[in-house]
Amino acid sequence: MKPTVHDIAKIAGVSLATVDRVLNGRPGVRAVTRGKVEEAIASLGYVRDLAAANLAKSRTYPFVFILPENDNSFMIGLREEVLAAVVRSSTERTDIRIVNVPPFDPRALVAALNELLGEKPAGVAFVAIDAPEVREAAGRLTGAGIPIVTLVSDLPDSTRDHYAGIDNIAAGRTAGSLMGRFLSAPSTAGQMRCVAVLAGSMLVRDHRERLEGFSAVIGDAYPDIHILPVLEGRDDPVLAETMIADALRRNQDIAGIYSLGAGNRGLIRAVQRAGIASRPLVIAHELTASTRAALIGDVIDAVLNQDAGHEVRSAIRVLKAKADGLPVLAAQERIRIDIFLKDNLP
Amino acid sequence: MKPTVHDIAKIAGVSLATVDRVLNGRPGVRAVTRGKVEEAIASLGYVRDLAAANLAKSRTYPFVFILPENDNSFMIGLREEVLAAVVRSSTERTDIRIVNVPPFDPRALVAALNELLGEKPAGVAFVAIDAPEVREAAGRLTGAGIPIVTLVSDLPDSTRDHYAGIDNIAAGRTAGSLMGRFLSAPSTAGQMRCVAVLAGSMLVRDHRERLEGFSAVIGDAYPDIHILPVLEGRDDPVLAETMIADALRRNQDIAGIYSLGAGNRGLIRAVQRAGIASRPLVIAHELTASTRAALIGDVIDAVLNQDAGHEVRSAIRVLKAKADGLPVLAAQERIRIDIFLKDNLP
DNA sequence: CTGTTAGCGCATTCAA
DNA sequence: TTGAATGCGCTAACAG
Repeated sequence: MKPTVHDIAKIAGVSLATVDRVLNGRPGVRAVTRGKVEEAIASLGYVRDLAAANLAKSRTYPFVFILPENDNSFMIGLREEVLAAVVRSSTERTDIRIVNVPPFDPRALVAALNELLGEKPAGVAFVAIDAPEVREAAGRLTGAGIPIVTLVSDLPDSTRDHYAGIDNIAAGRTAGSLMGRFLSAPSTAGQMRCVAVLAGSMLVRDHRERLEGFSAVIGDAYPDIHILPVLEGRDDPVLAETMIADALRRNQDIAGIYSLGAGNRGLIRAVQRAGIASRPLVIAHELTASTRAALIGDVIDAVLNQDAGHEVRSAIRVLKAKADGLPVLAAQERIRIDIFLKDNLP
Repeated sequence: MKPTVHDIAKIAGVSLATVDRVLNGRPGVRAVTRGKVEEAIASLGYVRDLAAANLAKSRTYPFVFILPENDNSFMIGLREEVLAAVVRSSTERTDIRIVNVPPFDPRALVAALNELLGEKPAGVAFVAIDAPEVREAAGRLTGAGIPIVTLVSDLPDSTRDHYAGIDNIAAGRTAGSLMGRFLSAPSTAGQMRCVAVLAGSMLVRDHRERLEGFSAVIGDAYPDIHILPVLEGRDDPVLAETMIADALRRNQDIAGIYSLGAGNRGLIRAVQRAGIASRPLVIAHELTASTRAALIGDVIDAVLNQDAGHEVRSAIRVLKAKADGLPVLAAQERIRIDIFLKDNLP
């Protein structure tokens, strides 16, 4: 039989209430009594039954997810995953609230974060924007004992407890390797090939990091590939379409396109309509309805993906663990860089 | 406030015990009373608190994992993950026991399965062998109301409740696509390239399926690639090494190797020692210490992987859900085909 | 400072 | 066929 608080109380010769006090680090216990209790706890190898404790406290975990009001498929999918978690709330003892903020707006994010300082939720998850004032706001929250995890986009050098997202530099490197190998040198060597890069904005950290990884690999391992100046499509399908269409028109020998942001609907349309003899090799991010269709329809060659469902579930598990001061299963919480070809689509 | 059994009892005008009886489908309740209670349950939208129920029952989930005594790295890793779950048992209310069986031995597996018929665990997970007698044994277990999930290797057309593993046909197709693209046609077209396939045994379903997927893609999309007769290395590093070494010696123009089973240590040694000007392209399965090193050391080009930790945790979650008659979160339980290049190594 | 007591939501004897 | 009472392991008033 697993030892219980009663066993501790018996062995230490104290009451349940006292045991509870030392277990939960509450004041009002003499050092000696505390010692006796702790000794009993150690000797018994006691581990508290979290379920029972939560039942007694009728505890729920009030969590807040701050999401940007972005209308690209990935963000919509992410939001849906959070909503799915809201549905599961009753069985998971969570109480999840979504706070919306305008996208790419550090001040709005900071305001939302500050707001929570008074509310004191059991944890906060948010899509970070890499700015000093956000870092400070995050610091205030953790300073107030509120666990925070960054979602999808990280906030390095901050006090965040955890990052639920992929390693974007590695993602960029992976894209670079795939691009390099798929474009493997024709025997007519010495000839440079051009690759276009479509990003949302170089102000966003994920995009910068992906480009960094991509460029590094291409530069190191595939010197015969030339990366054209980055096109910033602001994650907007319409803008992306015109930019890619323009690029393909101006530069007939574009051999590949790496789309490291959103707005892929536009990219796909542009490639389809370009009417080039051999279409360029396309690698994009995030598996959505349109990238999936493009993969199947041979318009995109590979899609790198982060599993939004995994990210949300992971964020919740981590926030719970942090709220309870429990350790986290690192392997379970690692967000993979999924590589999808048309052959291994889920 | 979430409705509780007390609320139901009050509204239905009966006692807690009666509510409990109808909630758990136990006999000894008149049809009319049962009706009243069910009405109250529905009207309140009651959902039982599993944690509280388990506390009251001091319930644990006795699960059995049947694992083959295989000494390849993957199986060793799988076993370690089960052991890690055993460690977590106390906090997860599980009580996991490992049963060992000799590998590739249907009769031993059947015997182990039959054994459990008397023990009546709350669930069984096992690495299936695709044989009629195993199917029958599985049928007896599910017939006795014991949930079962197959692990790593499936048992199609059986009564198993769930399969915690990858789609091996898709894995083979993915390998085929990567092979085809990485080996993309040199401009000196019309020239056939040869690819060797190293398997463990064609008697094992996973291996057959991987080969099937691989061959299908190569045949359809890369007609200039010729697949050499399959080498069966019995998942044995030593045997694998001599077979690959032989093949490379006999057939100087082997452009690629697909290793769809285990024993990759041998394969790696053979490739390293072959001393060929340009080494063949190598795609292997399962990320282990040796394949990881080979990936980093540019001896292997890509590794397809199934996450053993995920498989084990998923199996446990599913068994719990089935034991409680609860639904499963399909997206969470889907085991991915991970593709690792040296760039996205975890 | 410490102990007693009454629940949290549910399951389960034992009586009636 | 039904109900009252007790307890699972833990927490939290409220007394002392």
